[in-house]
Amino acid sequence: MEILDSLNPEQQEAVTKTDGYLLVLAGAGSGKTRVLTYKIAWLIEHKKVKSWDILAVTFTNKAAAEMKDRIEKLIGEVAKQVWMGTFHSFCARLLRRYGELLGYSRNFTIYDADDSKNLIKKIIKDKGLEIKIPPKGIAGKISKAKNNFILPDKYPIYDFQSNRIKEIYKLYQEALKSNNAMDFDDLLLNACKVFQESKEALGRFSFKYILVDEYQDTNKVQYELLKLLSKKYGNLTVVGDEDQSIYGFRGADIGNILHFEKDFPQIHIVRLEENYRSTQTILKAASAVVSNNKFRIGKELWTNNETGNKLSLYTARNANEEARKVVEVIKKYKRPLKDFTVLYRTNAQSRVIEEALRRENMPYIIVGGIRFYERKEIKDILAYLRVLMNPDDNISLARIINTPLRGIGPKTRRFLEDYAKKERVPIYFALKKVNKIKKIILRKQKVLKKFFKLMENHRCKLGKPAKLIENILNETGYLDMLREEEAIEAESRIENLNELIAGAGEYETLEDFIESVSLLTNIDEWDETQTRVTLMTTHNAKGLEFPIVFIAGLEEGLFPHSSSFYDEAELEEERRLFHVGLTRAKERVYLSYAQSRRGYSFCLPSRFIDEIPADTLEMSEELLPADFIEKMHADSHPAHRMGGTHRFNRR
DNA sequence: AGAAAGGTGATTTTT
DNA sequence: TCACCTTTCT
Repeated sequence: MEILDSLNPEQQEAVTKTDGYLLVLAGAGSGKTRVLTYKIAWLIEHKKVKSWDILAVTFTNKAAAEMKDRIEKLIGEVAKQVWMGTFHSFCARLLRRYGELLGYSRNFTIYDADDSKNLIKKIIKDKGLEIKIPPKGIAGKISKAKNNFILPDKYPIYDFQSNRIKEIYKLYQEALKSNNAMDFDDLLLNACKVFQESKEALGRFSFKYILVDEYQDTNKVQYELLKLLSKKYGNLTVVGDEDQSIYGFRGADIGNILHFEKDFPQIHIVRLEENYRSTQTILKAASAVVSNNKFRIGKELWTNNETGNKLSLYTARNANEEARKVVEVIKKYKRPLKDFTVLYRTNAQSRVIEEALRRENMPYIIVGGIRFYERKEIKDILAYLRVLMNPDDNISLARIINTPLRGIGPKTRRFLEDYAKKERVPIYFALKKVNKIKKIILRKQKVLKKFFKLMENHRCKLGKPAKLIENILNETGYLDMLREEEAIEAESRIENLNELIAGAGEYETLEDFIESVSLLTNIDEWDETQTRVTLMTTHNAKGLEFPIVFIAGLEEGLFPHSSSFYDEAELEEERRLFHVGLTRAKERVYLSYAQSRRGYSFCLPSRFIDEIPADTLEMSEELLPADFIEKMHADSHPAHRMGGTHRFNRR
């Protein structure tokens, strides 16, 4: 069969072993995407499986689209009917259909982190609760609980704080429901609930063959979903690499891959250990680093690629100098800019690098950070759309009721809310009854009525999303508001809105548009045909490859991040993250750290640098004299971001 | 009562 | 750099 010809024996085994439970341990650059695409092609072409009987779950929408594309090239149009997407998009589709079983209507809104935060804030304020943890932190704790299948009633209480969180968690879930909204975690959790409660739903979504990419980053709920979905036919292929598990903070459970053998009967395991991406040197360095981890299955990656150059390490005096050095090296190469990526641990680091690139007129693109759809003006307009689709969505309504300014301040809103609560209607419908709310003066009533009428006009006849956005921008005065602003940023906001309209043009219905916008991932917006230097966090780089990779900010406390110092498991995750960074590179790796950064001086180089074998690493020419470094270490007060891990072991 | 202006503190990673 | 809070102005 020609499909198999271009695959190595292990890859062939992973492709042709179609029945039963299969775990493919695929090291970085070992061609796992290739295996998945070919496997789906093999199923359809050779095993005559109907394409709609196959479900493939990927980590990003982009990965799904690409895979679909590649399968189509292999076997043609039939590939179009394979169910492909992220866990979240799959669950959303299921819940549009079966959410009613849980008391949701099909037009429910998907809340992002910002919406969740606002909702929690509102709950705390309304109830006058006292709690020291900021809303974002509470959202994090609730999310963690959800990812571990802990419902509000089961939330453990061990002190005053946790008791409060439990209370807020409960109220939060109730509020979500009355807003007809789900957060990201609910999508997974509720999908599970649907399957547990409805045989019909489970039957309809039990695929004959299920394939999962990036399995090491699944959480308990996703794991449970897979168990439910694969039960009927028992054909499940998961592909993953425990050394690339980097999403523990959002509930990803590395145990899912470490214990896969125990949990699924008669499991078959295939290891892909040949790396097709990197040089021998890069691979050696990366393997040595990650071998310091205890929580791993362990594998030996090897490659037939050439030895290649050593990794370089550059010591900068500060973040600016580090950024300048990065740009200088890129310039020296005289290669297409798309060959380069600069990786960092935190989004905040991008700024200095951006500035340095801009100074040299070098075009760049940032993946992640403040995302397009998270910008204020975009979220405002989306809030209009969401209220039109789902009038129960009070959080979105709160966003727009006085944007642009209509003179509806906190007081008036309070009255509206009180009425809505008393009459048990959504706030949106309280707008219809403003004349019944005596507390609101006549002049304000008029304004509210006007706003309501405007919304209702659109709600009755929802046209195509692009046109709808245009109308809203004009009729609400949002565009005028921006035009009147003197600030330069108003102009870029208008540009962004035009971009939004252009983006919406690709969708026929408002539902489709909102859904895909809500479930977009960072990397989905990245276009690899672009011609610029790519800047992103190491997290976002997963699954990508570049000829030349820079990893900046390799300081103790930053990478590894100080928050991981006290927890061995978290420290190992940082190490895996670094390993992911290294293995993105095909040809060359440049590492750097700064001795001082945003108010911190005497930063120590990352311990991960020490873990790179000496014969694969060289110091960049501008290294400071050794005695200077020694003195610096002796003088330093490591307490600031060292978390007590005193280390003076530099050569 | 609502808007604008001014000051302050905090910044891990993300579906 | 930005989001959030307080103070001051209309």
